[in-house]
Amino acid sequence: MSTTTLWDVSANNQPHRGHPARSTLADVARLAGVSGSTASIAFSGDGSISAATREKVLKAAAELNYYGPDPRAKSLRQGRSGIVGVVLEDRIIHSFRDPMTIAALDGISQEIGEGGGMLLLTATGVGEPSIQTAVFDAAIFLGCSPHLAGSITVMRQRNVPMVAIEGQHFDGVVAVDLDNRKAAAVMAQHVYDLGHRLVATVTLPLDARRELRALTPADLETATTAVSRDRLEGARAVYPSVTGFVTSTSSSDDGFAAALLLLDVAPDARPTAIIAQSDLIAVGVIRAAEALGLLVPHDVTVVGFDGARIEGFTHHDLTTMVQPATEKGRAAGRAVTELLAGEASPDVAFTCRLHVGDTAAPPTAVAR
Amino acid sequence: MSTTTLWDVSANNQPHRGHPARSTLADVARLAGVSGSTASIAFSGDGSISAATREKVLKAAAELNYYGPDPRAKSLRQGRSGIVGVVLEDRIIHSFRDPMTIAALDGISQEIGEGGGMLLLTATGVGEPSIQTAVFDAAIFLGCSPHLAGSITVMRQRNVPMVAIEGQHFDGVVAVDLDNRKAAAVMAQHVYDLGHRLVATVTLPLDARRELRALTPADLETATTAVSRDRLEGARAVYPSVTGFVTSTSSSDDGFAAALLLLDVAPDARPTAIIAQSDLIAVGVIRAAEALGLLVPHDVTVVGFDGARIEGFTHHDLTTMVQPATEKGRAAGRAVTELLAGEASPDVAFTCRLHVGDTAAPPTAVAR
DNA sequence: GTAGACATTCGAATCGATTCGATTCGGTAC
DNA sequence: GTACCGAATCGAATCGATTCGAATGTCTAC
Repeated sequence: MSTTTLWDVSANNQPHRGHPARSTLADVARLAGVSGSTASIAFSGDGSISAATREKVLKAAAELNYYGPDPRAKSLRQGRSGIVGVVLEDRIIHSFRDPMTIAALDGISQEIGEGGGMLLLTATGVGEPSIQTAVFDAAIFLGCSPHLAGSITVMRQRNVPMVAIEGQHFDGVVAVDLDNRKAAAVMAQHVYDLGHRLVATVTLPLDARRELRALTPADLETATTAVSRDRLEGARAVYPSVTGFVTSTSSSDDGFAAALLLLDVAPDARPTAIIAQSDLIAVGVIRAAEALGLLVPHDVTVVGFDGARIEGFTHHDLTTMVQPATEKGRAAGRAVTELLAGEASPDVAFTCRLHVGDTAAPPTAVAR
Repeated sequence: MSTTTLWDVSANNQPHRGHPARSTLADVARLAGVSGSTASIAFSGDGSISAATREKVLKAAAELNYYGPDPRAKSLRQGRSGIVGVVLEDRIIHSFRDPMTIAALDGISQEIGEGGGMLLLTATGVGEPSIQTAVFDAAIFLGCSPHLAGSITVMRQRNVPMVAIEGQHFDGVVAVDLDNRKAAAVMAQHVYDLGHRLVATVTLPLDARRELRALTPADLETATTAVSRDRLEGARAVYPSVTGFVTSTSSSDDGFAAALLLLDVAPDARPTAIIAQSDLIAVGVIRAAEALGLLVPHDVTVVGFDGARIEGFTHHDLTTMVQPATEKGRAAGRAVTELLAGEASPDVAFTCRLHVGDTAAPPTAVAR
């Protein structure tokens, strides 16, 4: 029935495979001549115990090569494993390549790790069933789509606290939000105010399809990825009919490819500004522009989103919306901590800040 | 006693906090009118059961909002949690910034994730105790130092299979190695063969200290990070007295800073080649050279290590030793899978390949 | 001398499932 | 009609600890 042969339990059934039989707390207690409860206290430290007894227990433990309670049993009894699940939308490698995800993960690990918690990474999609079999105390969804509805039901039933960073809002899931829509509108307005009228956009993936393709009007309807949809809506608030491309992932390669298609056209059809939905994409766009012999911002204005510090991109100061990415992660981590402590935790909303760099300028009057 | 108040269990003791009491498999069995064992089979699927009975159980489960067995209890009984611990040397954020670590993680997750396993990230250091309380079936050490000896003892006693990628060799820990020493020597020889006699190196961190500093002869003795030590030894095999700088982390910023110190000197004291221990560092070195008005490779040869594809570094083709980073991760993942299946798994050794790019050339005869 | 307070220690129940050996039962073969 | 077989189901033990209430022992106070 189960397709996951890798974790087949049968291999585990052999009583002992050459190794000396593992000793348990009960063995230790027996050797030390105390009850199991006392031995437990000797290790956990909560409950009163005389120094002599503890000594005796620890000595017995050393003798039996017993190094402390089995985490599995402990977690069953206590209902706590110290593990926080982080659910990523993408395949793990994609997430790792996105500086914003990394920053959020870092923020999470700062808060969680400090308290001795650990991070369990999971991705939705192929391995989705695993999320239901996972031993974790709380879950953080990182930019996840509605796919999750089922899993969320399960976790809710298990009383597993949940936090969603920039995802769809679900009942009983603490939201850590970013004002993507508004920020994208602010940025678009900035470009508009500079005088640009013919602009294009390069968006992040809008749904599960992972391929670079032209943005179609239908995309807004069918979009499942909240972040990209919101940013696109923000841009459309200023440029209602903006078109462009949808990337397969937030990368400068995709930005490069998209920009080649957008910019390698007759000068009077060429957009005077490109609004990229991420800094990584923006960098690719700039690189493509320069490869085509265009100057940024003289010939084309390029703006990004995120405020990522991009390794190796130093000759420009990108105009972008700076978001508090690490802070988002920390907020999620704190929320989890609070929820696990039995406290309520309010939703949090973060805002972006416009950073005016040197990649946006008024359009140059060409033959138009 | 325990300092980890965050995961305090007390908050969990409240019987039910507004939520309806969680139902268990026993409740389901009772409602369905079957025994617990039968109900278990209805979910797990191994064991024979009539379709009618299964149906009855699933219906009862639905009625009680029971969504499947509690992973904690399951893992206790089966002795398997489906979790593979990945132990990182550094703070998590540092690891995330290193493309080689990311690649290895990706490789691991490819192999592990495919079988339904999950990745639990931990770092040594502050949270070290946690490694002993962690619920995992196997552990992968990613470039870890001898700090771990204690933890390894514990895991060994628990029969937790272990794999170390490029770490110190421990008994009973499968090694996935890279020929760092030899590859570094090959690279140094390449530089030597080009005619360079005055060279400097910029190394990765050699021990727990995380600061940019001058490389001293004592460093080789006290080095605890195997990778950096091996690469340094490789370079010394060709240039026995090579000096230079030790970075705080693999980053182009540190490479930049180190290179400024190395290159901003009188031309006849300036090294004609710089051997960087990572591509990230090499990129920083090249950037610094160019900032000083030096041409690469005309004025200074720069070589790296790793074969990382660096975002935004396109105007040069770095001469470097290419390592199969993702493949290392996959090998580790496979090893874990085999070990968990009860099979033996041999050590694996990977080799690097010299990639000759355009950043290394014979030295130009200056006034020397 | 005895009651009460306090610190230790113990026994047994519990966490929530899985699993193994035994049992039941309908059906087939002779 | 009896013997036997396989499929379905059940009961009870088990995984390895934690925890709570009860029992024991010690010391102080009056």
